[in-house]
Amino acid sequence: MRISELGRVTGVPVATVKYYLREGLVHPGRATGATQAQYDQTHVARLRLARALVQVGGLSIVSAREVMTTLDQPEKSLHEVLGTVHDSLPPQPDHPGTPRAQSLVEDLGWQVRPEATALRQLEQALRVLEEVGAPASEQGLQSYARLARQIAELDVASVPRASPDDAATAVIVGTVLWEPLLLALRRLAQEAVSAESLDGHQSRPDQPRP
Amino acid sequence: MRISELGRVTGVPVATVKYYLREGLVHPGRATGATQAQYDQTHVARLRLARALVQVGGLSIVSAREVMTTLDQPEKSLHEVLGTVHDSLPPQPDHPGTPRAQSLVEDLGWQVRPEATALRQLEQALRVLEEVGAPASEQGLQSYARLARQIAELDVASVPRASPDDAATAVIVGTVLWEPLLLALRRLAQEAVSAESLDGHQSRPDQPRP
DNA sequence: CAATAATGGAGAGTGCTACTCTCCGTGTCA
DNA sequence: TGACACGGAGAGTAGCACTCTCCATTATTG
Repeated sequence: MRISELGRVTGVPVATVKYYLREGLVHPGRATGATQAQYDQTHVARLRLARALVQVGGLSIVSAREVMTTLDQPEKSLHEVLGTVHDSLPPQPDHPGTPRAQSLVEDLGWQVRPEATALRQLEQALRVLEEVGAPASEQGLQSYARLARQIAELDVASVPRASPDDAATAVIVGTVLWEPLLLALRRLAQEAVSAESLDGHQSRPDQPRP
Repeated sequence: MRISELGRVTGVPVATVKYYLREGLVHPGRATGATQAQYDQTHVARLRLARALVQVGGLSIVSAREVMTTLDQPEKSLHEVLGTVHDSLPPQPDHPGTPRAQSLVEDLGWQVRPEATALRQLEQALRVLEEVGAPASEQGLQSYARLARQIAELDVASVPRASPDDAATAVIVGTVLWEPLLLALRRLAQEAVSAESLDGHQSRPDQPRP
C-alpha cells in the first residue's frame, strides 16, 4: 500500500504520516523508486500505536519514539523493556528524589532500580502535596501502594508470554494506554462512592472567602 | 504583602504571578491605590494550588481556572464540586461515548451521571485499545473497576468533612494531585512485580521485524 | 524634599511543540 | 501523453504558557 492508503486506513492525515516517518515514529517503507514506497500491515500497526501514544497517552513525539524504539531491540528482556518505557514517560521531574520515596518502597519490599524515573515522580508528587498543605499520610500511602501493587499484578499477568511477538507491544500498551483507563475508572468510582456517602443534596457550609 | 513577596514566598516568578492574576487563577488583591495592592495567605494558598494543578496535574490554564472556580461556590455540595472538577479535567474526548462504558458502570451498580466526562474518557480508552489490537477483556475491566472502587473509597473517606473550609480544596487535591501519585506507584509496583515474575535476565525471543 | 526604586496592569513578544502547507522532481495510470 | 498522485524536505502555522517591556503611580531612601 502507498502512503495515501496508509493514511486512509488509519484515519491519520497523510501530512501527519509523513511527519511521523520523518521523526522516526514509524519505520520507512520499502522504496520502489525515487519517489515511491510500499507500506504494509506493520506500518499500519505502528502508526496506530504511535498515534495512540501521542494523542491518548500524552507522550511527546520524542518520548513516543523512545518508547517505540524498544520494539526494535529484541535483545532486551521484557523487564528491561518495562524499565526503558517507564523512564521515557512524562513527567520528567527535575529535582532529584529525597529519601522518602526510596524508604517507602523499601518498607514495602519492592525491588526497584534506585534511578527509576517513577521514584522521582513519586517524590515529586509527595513534595507537591506537602507544599499545597495536604501532605500524604503514611497510612494513606500504604493503602494506595497496596492497591497499586494489585493493579500491577494484573498488568504483569496479562502480558502474553506465549506469543512473544506481541509481548513487548503488550508491555507498552499495558503501561501507557491503560493509564487513562485507570484514571477514568477512578473518577467514575469516585462519583459513585460520593453519591452514596457524601450527601449529594446538601450544600456545604459557608467558608471564609479571600 | 505585595506581589514581589508573594512571588518570593511561593517561588513563582512575579511575571507568572501577574499572568495568573490576569487569567483569574488567583483572585485579585485588595487595591490600595492605582498601582498598589495587598495580598494575603489566601493568595499564597491559591497560587500554590494553581501552580500544582498546572505543573503537576497537567491542567491547562483554562481547566485550572474552571477547577478553582468551584472554590468560590459554597452553594454547591461536595458531590457537585467533584462532578464539576471531573468535567474540567483533561482529556476532553470529542467523540460521544458508545454504550460499552455505560453498560459497564451499570453492571457494577455505579451511580454516575450519564453525561459525566469520565464516561467518555473511559469509552475513548476502550476504543483506542481496540484500534491498537489489544482490546480490554471483560474480566480485566471488572478487576480494574473493583480496584478503582477501593481507591475511590479511600479518596472519599479522606475528605475532611469536619472542617468544611478545606473540604472543597481536599476534593480537588485528592482528585487531581493524587493521580500522578497513583500512576507513579503503579509504575513502581510494575517494576517490582516484573522483577519477581518476569524473568529479568533472559532475553525475549526474536520477533518478526517490519 | 528629591531622587531612586518598586509596583500593578496591559499588550506584545518568545520559545516550544505538533502538526500542516508548499514545492518539486518523479512515477503511475487512463 | 497528459493529468494526477507520490515521497520527501523545508518552511510556515496555531496554540499555549509564559516572559518582556512600558508606563503612570506609589513607596522608600538619602
